[in-house]
Amino acid sequence: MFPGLEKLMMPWIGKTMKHIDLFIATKLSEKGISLTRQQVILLKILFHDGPLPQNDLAFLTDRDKTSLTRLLSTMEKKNLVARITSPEDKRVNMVHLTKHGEKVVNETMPVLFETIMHMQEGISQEEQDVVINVMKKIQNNIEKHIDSCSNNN
Amino acid sequence: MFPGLEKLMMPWIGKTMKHIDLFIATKLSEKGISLTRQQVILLKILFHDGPLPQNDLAFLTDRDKTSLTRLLSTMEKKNLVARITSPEDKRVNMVHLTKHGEKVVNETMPVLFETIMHMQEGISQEEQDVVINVMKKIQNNIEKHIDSCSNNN
DNA sequence: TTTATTTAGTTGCACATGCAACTATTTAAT
DNA sequence: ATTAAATAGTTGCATGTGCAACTAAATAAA
Repeated sequence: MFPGLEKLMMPWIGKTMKHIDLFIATKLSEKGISLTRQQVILLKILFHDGPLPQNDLAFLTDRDKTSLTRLLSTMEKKNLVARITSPEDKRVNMVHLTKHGEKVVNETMPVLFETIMHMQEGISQEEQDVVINVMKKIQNNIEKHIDSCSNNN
Repeated sequence: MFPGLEKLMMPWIGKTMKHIDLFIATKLSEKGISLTRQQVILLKILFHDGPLPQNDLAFLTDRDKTSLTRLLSTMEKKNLVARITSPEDKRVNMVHLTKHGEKVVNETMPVLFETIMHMQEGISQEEQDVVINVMKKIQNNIEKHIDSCSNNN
């Protein structure tokens, strides 16, 4: 009746992403680090690009501001980051990496890269480039379609 | 200090997957269908392979049994599926597609495939094959590593 | 200057996910 | 036959995600 979804990319991408998230969390946990992939990415951005408003963090991590609010809340509980209201604009929260957060980043990154290397074993640079390229194309197609729809309404 | 995550596949895959989920939910919603990608996959399996135990569904969709329990609960609320205790083994719930569930599958699949085609525009079969292949490799690497670790402990 | 609008962030609601611990049932072991 | 172990599902708890509606603050418009 319906053609198979099995031959399509999407199911594979979805499944793989779930495994990646779990694998990263597990490998970090083995080293006594309790972080998710999402938290690691945020920590890394803060480490490199200093204190940033939540808005910018949401944009940089391609996340709804709502998600970012809650992601930050869990990280604040763990004392990884701190929200400091900007004096210039009291609406803005500048997000800082705490001392503890910095320490955790330094512990985390080597483990993260080791983990990523494990996952990439036997995958050539050409293959990786194709994957990245296809991902970009999919995102472009989605954006294009959303734009054309909103123009018609 | 740390090499960039930007040149890696993972961030792209994660971001894209999020967009795919949202896009599918949105396109279905435009046609008055309120389903997530995860629910669609489950419906399709039930449509093709008839009533199945929750355990089998969890395996087929590569999901923890916990997730499946809750996924089913939301779908049962919408009257898409029904749990029927197996007479042979009272521990087992056979999951059935309801009449309404069948109707929804038939409405959903054309929209889903149209949506998938939109997302795949300009992506060659070779590129898709590479993506699927890389996903499989990543999963294999992860499994391999998990196995080798549990052997060492 | 007072009002209207925009912007940053939070909260309620709904959904998805996994681990650990639990119940109920079935099967294996003694 | 009674006990022990395995199995199917559910629930508590923690995490991540987005939309709509909200508060508070800053800026634009009247």
